[in-house]
Amino acid sequence: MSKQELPVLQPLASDTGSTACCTPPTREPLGQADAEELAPLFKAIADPVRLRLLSLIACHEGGEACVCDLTDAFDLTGPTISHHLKVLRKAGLIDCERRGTWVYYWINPAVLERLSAILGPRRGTS
Amino acid sequence: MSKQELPVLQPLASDTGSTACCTPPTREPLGQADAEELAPLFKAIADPVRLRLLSLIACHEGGEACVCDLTDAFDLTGPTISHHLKVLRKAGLIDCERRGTWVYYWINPAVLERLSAILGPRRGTS
DNA sequence: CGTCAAGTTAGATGTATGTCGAAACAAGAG
DNA sequence: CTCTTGTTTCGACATACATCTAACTTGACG
Repeated sequence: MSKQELPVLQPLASDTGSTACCTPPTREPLGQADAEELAPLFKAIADPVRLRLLSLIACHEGGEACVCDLTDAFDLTGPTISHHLKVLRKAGLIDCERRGTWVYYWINPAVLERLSAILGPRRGTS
Repeated sequence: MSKQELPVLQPLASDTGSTACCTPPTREPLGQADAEELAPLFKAIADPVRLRLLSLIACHEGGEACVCDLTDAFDLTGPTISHHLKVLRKAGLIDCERRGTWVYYWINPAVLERLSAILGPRRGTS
């Protein structure tokens, strides 16, 4: 795992006074290992269909939605929707459970919050 | 442009009581236009090299770094780094300016904060 | 001017990814 | 058991992307 969960993509507010090349870093930047672990997560949400899928699930009552809800919202075939859901699931962004006839999906808020924290300044650390 | 800047990917805390298919949404989910506008932004950061580039720039003193700093941090050729920087620049995530011999890059915090806000709960709206 | 160094752009290539239809596969309902 | 609903798998295809080499642009310095 990564040893830091800081907004390493947000600059620290500091004066702009450097005029020379190769100024030193003020914080430890994202390591290669961390970057290669994070990139697939962002890649999972870097798709219009998957963004909408996440949003549709999150905006549903109870925070979960069944696949029929999701499929109807797109002009895509069932298998394609299923593929995108699988991508999101493999990334850990969503989970699912079969309940009777239908399969329900819900958001994993922790993962999304982690990505959010890395991108921007967090006003609280849970 | 998008008319909402809410954490539409985070579920509202609510009871899980739905047992029927096709429950209604509790909020307006991300529209297709918004999703197609956001996806390229996430795609821009969905790469290990670009994530590290952003981090390297953000962590540098003064919030800016010159290309030589960045190139040295990778086992990639100059043109490849330049290509990734261009992707980030086209997405509006960074800006650059030539200052004498070197070109300096800095983060555009607003765009990153916007993405952060969409992914997770924001503790402040400014 | 002429030359050197720093970056960018252009072109080419191999790989990865999104999309899809058809078919196979669960899981309940009657 | 049989039918219905819905999901997953499997190839196949087109597109997009990361990366390289080579050539070009721009500014600094004699």
